[in-house]
Amino acid sequence: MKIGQATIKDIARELNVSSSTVSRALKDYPGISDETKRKVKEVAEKLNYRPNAIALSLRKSRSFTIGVIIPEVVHFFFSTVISGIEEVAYSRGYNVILTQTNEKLTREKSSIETMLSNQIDGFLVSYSKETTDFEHFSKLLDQGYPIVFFDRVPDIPKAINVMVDDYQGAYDAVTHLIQQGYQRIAHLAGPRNLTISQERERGYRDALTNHGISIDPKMIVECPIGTDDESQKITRELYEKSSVKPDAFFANNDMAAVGAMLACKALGMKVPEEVGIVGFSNWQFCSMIDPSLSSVAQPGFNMGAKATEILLDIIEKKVDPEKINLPVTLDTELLIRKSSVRSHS
Amino acid sequence: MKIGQATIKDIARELNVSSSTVSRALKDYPGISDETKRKVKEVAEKLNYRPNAIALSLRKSRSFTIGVIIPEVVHFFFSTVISGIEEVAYSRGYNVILTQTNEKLTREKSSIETMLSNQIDGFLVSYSKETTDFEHFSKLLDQGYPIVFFDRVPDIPKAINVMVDDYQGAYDAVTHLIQQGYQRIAHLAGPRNLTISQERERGYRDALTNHGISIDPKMIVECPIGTDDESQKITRELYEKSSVKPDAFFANNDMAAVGAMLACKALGMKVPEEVGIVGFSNWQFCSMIDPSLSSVAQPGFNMGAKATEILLDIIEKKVDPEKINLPVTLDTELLIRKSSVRSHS
DNA sequence: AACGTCAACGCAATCGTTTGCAATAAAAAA
DNA sequence: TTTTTTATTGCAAACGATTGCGTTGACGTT
Repeated sequence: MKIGQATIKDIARELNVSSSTVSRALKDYPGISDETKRKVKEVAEKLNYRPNAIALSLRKSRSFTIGVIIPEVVHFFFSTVISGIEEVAYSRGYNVILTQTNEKLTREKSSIETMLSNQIDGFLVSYSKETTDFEHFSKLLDQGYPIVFFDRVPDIPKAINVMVDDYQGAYDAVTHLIQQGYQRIAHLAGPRNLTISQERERGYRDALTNHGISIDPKMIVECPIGTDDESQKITRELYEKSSVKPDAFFANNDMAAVGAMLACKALGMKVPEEVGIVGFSNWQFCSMIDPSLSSVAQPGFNMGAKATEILLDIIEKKVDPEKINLPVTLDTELLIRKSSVRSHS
Repeated sequence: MKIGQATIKDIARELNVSSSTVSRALKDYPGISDETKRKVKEVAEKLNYRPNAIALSLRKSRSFTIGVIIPEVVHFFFSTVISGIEEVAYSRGYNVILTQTNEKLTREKSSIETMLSNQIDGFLVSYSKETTDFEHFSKLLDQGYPIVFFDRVPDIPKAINVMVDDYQGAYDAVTHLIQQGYQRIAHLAGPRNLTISQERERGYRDALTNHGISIDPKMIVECPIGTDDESQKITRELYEKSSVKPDAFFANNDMAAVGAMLACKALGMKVPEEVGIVGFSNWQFCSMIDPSLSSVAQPGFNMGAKATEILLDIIEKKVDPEKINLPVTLDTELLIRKSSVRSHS
């Protein structure tokens, strides 16, 4: 058996025709006799011919591949987004090449470099926590490279951003807590440099204000890392060292929420009777823990799908990037479970 | 600004030399004067030259890209594996192109096709639940394509398999339950066509037998889907319709374990006092649920990393595929949490 | 008989890079 | 001065596919 794939030339040789004829026959071009087409296709089948996508890419300066740059694969939300990306890309005939930055800026940059070398047709990016300067992205945008940002989006010209309505999600969550009768609602905030953290905090603040509750800065604590261990510690300290005694938590993410829940339980407080908790992201485990955790669901799959659709539309020039309504926001959904529902007594 | 990347020809034109000279200068070939090298590199820098990986791939018939085929991205274990794959691939200068099969055989096959078209250097595969015939893989192996299977591995000639020691992991888990004094240990088994399910069941059986406990077929129930809903239903039925009254569960995976736990709680039984539970995979939520779930940890990251290393070694001909000790097994680790530890009364 | 028409196909350039084999010139050896 | 060596560089083919244009021969038309 011959090693290496059969090429158009192999078919041509076998039939004593030129490779141009074979190429055209395979694509059902007019000007090729039906007889020849039949024979070509027959031999192609026999030799198990598969077009060489690399050669095609070179010829067309198009690779039918999009590059995805995300902070971490092992993250429920991001893996959901990837799933959405992969789904749409696959159905439209594109490949997905993936790199994770591990939240490192240098890696973000070098990934972009290799992807550019690989003649990527476009980028799908959620930038790293270290990224505060977006020069490396604006340069690409200026050169006309299609980029769609999702979830973590920059505030730079020409950027196309797809994100969830973090503000509304947070607002809904906090409003729900207020309606359940919780009064002293603390916020476990996320890293301050991320827009999503800022938006969620803004939703928290507005919900309180609009319901006539004043904002206590001591009730807002940052959880930069985002692990449950961290927020456990922070929650404990809040009760032990501070004068504030929250009766509810709205957390920037589910991990932090779980940490708060564990800490409260350890301190002998009952959830949801004494302390209400709402998280953000709706990770899988939300429904599995006890009490089940209320959370703001982010449509990760849809976000990946939507971002990919926009990107491919731009790549294929089906839409004018200038004419897209920006930013594209997707609705969140507040999933109310046990951790935030007081039995009406 | 010129659209499109600068090529070697652009550099050549600028300096009035041939493209061969530029190519050699950039690679520090001998036989090029230092003066020329300097100038070439200078212009390359100025034009922001980036080698065209596609052209290189065509020339060398090597794409420096590996294809990963997995059932689902949104799966803690698999996303961990991907992370390991990506890490090693990146550090060795390879790209990762990713597709998920969504457990569909047709999609598995078509993914292979597109990857072959893209001149992938090698495959990393965990096959779908629908896959029972491995002809499409053996054909590739016969043609000399490098493939490394992980987690879900086939029993076919020439296959290189990387997996966790499922047997030992299951054996350890069940032994632990026995030592905790549980007597009637049920097994929530996985899909029968997967080797991993078979191995885990074998570990379960041997652990019982070796500790003098006879095996009751009614204690072994299959959970083909693997959701917590499914196993909740199955668990309930086990208590209600069957004569067996398990006092412990060893589940094929964590989702099933959680289902069993929820069902038991709903039936008013105390975990771990009355029912002990051990899962498999050590998903993130294990430590977050109440009671925390004991589980057999699979080294997902290591598995991805190891599989990738082997694959790249084969691709780069650093090792002879025939000479690898097979199968490559990675040790599991039993993480004992609250769900399986009886307070010694 | 001379010309035009048209179907069917081949030639050769192209995409960007690498590389074996000349080719050229200058420097060294005879 | 002539020949040989050496240092630099260029030519051109190759990787696989596409495509504008030219070629060929069989027809039909006047």
